[in-house]
Amino acid sequence: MDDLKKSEKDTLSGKLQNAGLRPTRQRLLLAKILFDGLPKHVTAEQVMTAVRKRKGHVSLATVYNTLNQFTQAGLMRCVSVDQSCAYFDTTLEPHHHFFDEVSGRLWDIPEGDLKISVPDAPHGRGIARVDVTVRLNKKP
Amino acid sequence: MDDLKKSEKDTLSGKLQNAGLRPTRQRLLLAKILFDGLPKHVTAEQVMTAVRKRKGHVSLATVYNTLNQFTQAGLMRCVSVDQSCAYFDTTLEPHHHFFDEVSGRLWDIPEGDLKISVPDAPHGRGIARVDVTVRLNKKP
DNA sequence: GTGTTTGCAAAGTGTTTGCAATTTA
DNA sequence: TAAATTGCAAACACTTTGCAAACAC
Repeated sequence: MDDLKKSEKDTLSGKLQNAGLRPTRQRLLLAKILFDGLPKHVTAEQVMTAVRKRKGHVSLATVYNTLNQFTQAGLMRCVSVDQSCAYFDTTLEPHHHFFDEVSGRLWDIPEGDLKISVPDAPHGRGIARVDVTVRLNKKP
Repeated sequence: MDDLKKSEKDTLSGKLQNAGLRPTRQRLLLAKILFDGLPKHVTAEQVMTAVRKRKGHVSLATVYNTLNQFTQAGLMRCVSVDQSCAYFDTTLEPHHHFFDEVSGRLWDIPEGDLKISVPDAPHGRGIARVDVTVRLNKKP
């Protein structure tokens, strides 16, 4: 828990300040776009588009910097899906991975060490595959 | 220009031919490096390093092309871990994703629709988080 | 005021591509 | 010989950075 006043917690300004970020015009606009209560998955370019739609202006570099700052501050997180695949894996059988955030190393989780049951694919779609990555950091 | 043992060459040759790929010098060398029976997770640059270590030569562009061809041919697969995170996600609570390979869209899997149990972190490491991506394609 | 943040353009990264030369079947 | 493959360098998309001007406190 924290000992901040309600108003501080409830405004975007307060949210930024809580995170140690000055509530600048740009950050407030981005926060308004991002934290409207609905879950979002956005790319930097999509954020730019949203900014333009509101007739605002934030430079692309600032969008990138701000998204990274928000992420670092724990206000959001990031998901890597594909783009150009960073790691090529010689094992074909379905299997999952440990990823060591410290060393950048990736290795297999032994078969049977992980159990998962996934929902059905939406209508008209099939499951291509299921990727599980257990991300490791230094022991807390 | 033959630095591969005959038996290896024949096996790898066949593997490439089965996949509809001509067994060229470059592909054979890369196949030898990649398919030695041990599971591997490599980046293009690591493959380049392995090539140099064997005093071979394959251009970087060919390494990329070949890795993509091998992947496309089903000889290997690729795993995306991070790099610069492509999607920023405003939801902080642990949750997982559907990723539609057709549209490139990403959305949340409703809480409770997915069950997973993961192994303990290796000694000295903690679990930072678990990422599950259910990748969708066109219905088969 | 003082330290922080922004915007711009330039630099950087990792990957793909166009095309002539080479190699394979 | 015809078609596939390679290497190079240039193009590429996306992201980060350096620094002067603008801003928040």
